[in-house]
Amino acid sequence: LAHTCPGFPEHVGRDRALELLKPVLEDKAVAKVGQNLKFQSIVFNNRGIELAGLRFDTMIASYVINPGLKQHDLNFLAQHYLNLRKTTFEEVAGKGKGRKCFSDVDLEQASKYSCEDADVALRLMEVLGKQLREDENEELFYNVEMALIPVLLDMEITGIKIDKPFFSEMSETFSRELDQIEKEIYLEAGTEFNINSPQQLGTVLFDKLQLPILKRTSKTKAHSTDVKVLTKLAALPFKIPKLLLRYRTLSKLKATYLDSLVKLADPVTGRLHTSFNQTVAATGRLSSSNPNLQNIPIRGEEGREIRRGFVAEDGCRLLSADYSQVELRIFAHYSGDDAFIEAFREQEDIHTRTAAEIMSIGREEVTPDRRRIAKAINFGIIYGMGPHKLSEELGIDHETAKNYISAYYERYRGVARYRDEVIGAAREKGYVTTLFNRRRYLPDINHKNRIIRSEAERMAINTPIQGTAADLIKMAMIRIHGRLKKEGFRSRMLLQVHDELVFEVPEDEIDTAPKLIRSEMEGGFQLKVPLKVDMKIGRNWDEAH
DNA sequence: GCGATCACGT
DNA sequence: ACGTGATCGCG
Repeated sequence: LAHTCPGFPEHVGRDRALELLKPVLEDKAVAKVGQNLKFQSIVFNNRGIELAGLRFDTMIASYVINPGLKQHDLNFLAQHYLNLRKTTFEEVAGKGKGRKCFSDVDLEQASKYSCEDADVALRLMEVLGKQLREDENEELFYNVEMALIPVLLDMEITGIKIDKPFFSEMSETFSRELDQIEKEIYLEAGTEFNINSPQQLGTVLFDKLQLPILKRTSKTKAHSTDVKVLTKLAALPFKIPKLLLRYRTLSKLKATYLDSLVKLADPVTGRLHTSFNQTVAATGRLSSSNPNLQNIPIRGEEGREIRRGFVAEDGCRLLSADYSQVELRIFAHYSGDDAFIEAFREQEDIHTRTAAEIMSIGREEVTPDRRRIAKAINFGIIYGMGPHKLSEELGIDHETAKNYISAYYERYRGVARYRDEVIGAAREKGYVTTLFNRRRYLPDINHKNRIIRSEAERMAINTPIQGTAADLIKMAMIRIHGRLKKEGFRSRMLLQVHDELVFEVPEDEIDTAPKLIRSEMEGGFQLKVPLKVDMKIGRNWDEAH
């Protein structure tokens, strides 16, 4: 339809065609079936059309059926489910430098390609739809994943505002300090080299300066120079490890956040528009890219400073609402463990309680350091961590870590039961599920290699927990989005960061919107333990968090 | 273009 | 446990 170059036959033309199609595209009674409908919606949105009646997205159906697959593109799905080899985009448009714009592709080829796309998607619906029914995943597919598409679309289109001058100035400040550190590093090293190259850095540290090699990298067995190694080396009488740590922090923040976010922000509105991907994470979580707004720094002075650059529009505030310890609460629910459940019902500090339980001490004897250990163990257990990893994590010896873990399973009997049950079920069925029946296959659960098998077991323990948390927040997002719209709020959902939602709230809705948000987040589903949401409002994301 | 390393988040 | 991205250095 956009083919305009000379030589193409006369046709109705894009604008006229869209004008004719608009009523159908915007009619929610006309069901739309296709591949990656959020993307299609964005394309139409750019032409002032609001695609409605999203019924069946083949990409998302494939993801619900098997979220562990690496690919959900149409060519793969055609091959996998229909045993059909579809024309690839490359075949019609070429690749690399010679790649044509689709509107320059030969008209005959272009229309055939487009029709094939539509036809394959429709045929896939039959097969995928049947599978969804068989797996009892229709509820999850239609009422969660499909319903989430317009929510994510709105979030992406809205975007979040950043303070560009703030980031640019901060970047300048970082540059000056980096130059300074760079000089000092060269002085200490007695040579100039590329500090950003782990390989060159390794040569300087371990060959030239003869620092001890504490770790080798997993693939190539090169000398590791990561934070942990550098931190240990910082205890030695050399200045260079500390300088490198500082250099790493600053250059990471500058390159990954300050500079790239400024480049990606809309030149007119100053807003950043991420893509929320619904078919990437094997557990059911969302992911975010271009830019990834789910890994904005929060720890460290400079890291937090970056959050101050995420701001609310004039006359608005940012509101952050995050689930307090959702994963541990879901874990408590699954375990059915009385002590665990009681801790949450009584609103106790869960890490303090855990410390008291596994160290057999009174709660008043729990020091900050003991609490820190218990916290790491709580996290370790939901990741299915073994004593090896845990001892490494905490810097304690293997034996002590082992004792803590057995004490944990001893004290929280329900947790041990959950672990055995979920691994047993995975071995038998080949997959695990979340509370809402989201499935993840674990083909290696019966593998003969112990290391590979253990990894699958950790996934079996973690996926129902992480995945249920993902299900819960997705359902809350759908309800909140629906209510904000229906009840005429101007507050808008901007971001989801796994257990946190960020909103932009007009000043006159500060008294009303948070109540709605809290009630939908906390009250959507009753677990054996209450769900708790912490909320804060501020002019920027740091203040709101 | 791609694997490896490193570092940021939940 | 689950992600994304910058950079390097090889092919």
